Amino acid sequence: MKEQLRALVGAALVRAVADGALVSGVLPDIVIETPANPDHGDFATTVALGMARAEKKAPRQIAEIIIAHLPEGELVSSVEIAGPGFINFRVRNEAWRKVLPDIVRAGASYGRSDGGRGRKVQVEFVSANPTGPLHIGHGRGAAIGDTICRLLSVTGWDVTREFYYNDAGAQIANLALSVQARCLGIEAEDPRWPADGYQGDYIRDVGRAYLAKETVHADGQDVTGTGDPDDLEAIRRFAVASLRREQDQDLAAFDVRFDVYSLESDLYIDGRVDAAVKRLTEKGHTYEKDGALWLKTTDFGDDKDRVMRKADGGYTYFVPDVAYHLAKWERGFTRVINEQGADHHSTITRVRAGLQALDAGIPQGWPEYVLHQMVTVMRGGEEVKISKRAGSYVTLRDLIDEVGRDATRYFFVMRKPDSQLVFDIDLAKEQSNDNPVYYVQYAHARICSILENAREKGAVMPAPDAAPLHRLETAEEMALLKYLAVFPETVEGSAREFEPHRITGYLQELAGLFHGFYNRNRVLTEDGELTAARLFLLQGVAITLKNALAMLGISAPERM
RNA sequence: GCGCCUGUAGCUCAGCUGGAUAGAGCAACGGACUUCUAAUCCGUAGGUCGCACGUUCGAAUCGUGCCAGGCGCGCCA
Repeated sequence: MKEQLRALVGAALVRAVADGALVSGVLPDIVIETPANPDHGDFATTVALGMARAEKKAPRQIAEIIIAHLPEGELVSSVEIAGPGFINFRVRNEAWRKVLPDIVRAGASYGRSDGGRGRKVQVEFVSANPTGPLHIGHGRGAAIGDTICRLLSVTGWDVTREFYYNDAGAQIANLALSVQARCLGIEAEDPRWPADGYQGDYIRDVGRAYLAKETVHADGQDVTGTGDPDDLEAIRRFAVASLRREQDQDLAAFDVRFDVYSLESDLYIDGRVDAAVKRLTEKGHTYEKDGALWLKTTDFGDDKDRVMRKADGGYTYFVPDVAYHLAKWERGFTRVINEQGADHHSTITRVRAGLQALDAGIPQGWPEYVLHQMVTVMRGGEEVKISKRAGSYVTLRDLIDEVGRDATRYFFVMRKPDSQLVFDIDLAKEQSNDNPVYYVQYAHARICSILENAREKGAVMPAPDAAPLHRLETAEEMALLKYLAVFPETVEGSAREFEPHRITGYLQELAGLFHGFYNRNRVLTEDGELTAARLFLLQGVAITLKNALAMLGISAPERM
């Protein structure tokens, strides 16, 4: 709709220049916007305001010229000049009604578009270390990352979902020591307890299972505990497998799936880490100091250089990260998006600096990042404190079990990633109109219920070509039609900016318009034609609600 | 001290990348169920958009400087 108007205004400008009414020869970008105030029409443009200077004319005068040169058409019903020089358009109701058959014909694919044109994109998200269960922060990352994948997919991208396991660093050694300590019956208060050991109950559980020689299945492999508390390597393998299985189950319960799991340990085994270091050194971006090998990240915008290889010979964490991202690039992903917690934002500069220093033809802004801010959990009006080391924190699993998958996902994506999120457990659990998830799902269920009643009464859903669209004319009906029409561009914007919350906002607005319609317009009436028209409209609303919910990985119940 | 994020109604947050009188939900107050699901709807009230300059026809939005909060600033990951 906006595109059609843009073309119309563009044609008017060209014609005005052709007959000499406009002289500057400067053709501005034509921005068509939707006024906040419906009294200002369906669409508005400010081109006349922008051209005032170059044309040396009053904006309102330019607006007159543009209007005088607008081509005739069936789209626009009225045009007027307002305020300092806005041009306001009103679109014919017939034009709005035409979106409805399109929606019904498109069905599950309404809202899809093809901006991605089948190009490959890889999205890495969650990437939790296998040292504990997934917590609420990972949950936000999982919900945002998964939704971004879905949004990219419906806008035409070929998406690969990837999870990276840091299974090779000091944290894993720490995990193994912690489990070993539990196996040996050492308590956290004991002086023999490992420094910075993980104290959560889950460590105790893993130790118990290891001693009981249980078998865990993770990543397509079985790992069996040997029961030997002195075999640290066996404990490590068992512990990592246990926690990976745990995380896999949590993610499955959240309906989040990955195409590829990458292991940090594999990067060492494959020699990719050494190769990356060698290449960085050959390119002359490193130097030795204080017994360590440094990367000159300051050449690439960092505020200080960073150690790559420690004096003890081990690599710092960002080195395998660089090797990993080089591998992503070599796998052919010219577009990569990393979804992470904002507490790790300092890695961005380092990883990008390392990639630039490799001189591998990787663009400067690659990879892209989506960072989400912290989550605070409220229960009973009080903040639930999180302490990972002490093991007292709300896990993703607890949350899903308590408030349900749909509500959990909805709440996690309801705010833009840049904003800190307050997760109110009591509110998320509430089955009332306070809870936005139920509000939206209820709208869908309500429509399904009406359609069901219609079938029982023998009312017939018209075919898209035969719907009596002209019977849709009340204010509520027109508002719904106009808002349905805007869904595809909402999806595109949401995908482009990595802002899933635009979809929840759209859903709430659409559900609100529907509920408002419902309370003032009866669908099943004695007037067969009117009934058919309204049934057809509701079908379009239900399709759009369901598609939008699907983009968030949330169900659209037919009964509540 | 430096970097990133945030600051909009009592609370939680939108604000479509510079437009018209700044919006929604909740909370408060007042209404609507013999009608397709009241898990709903309608109305009222609520604001120096953190503060100050600047950019211009026009700023919640862009720039600079302050103020406040969060997160980072390891030879931890």
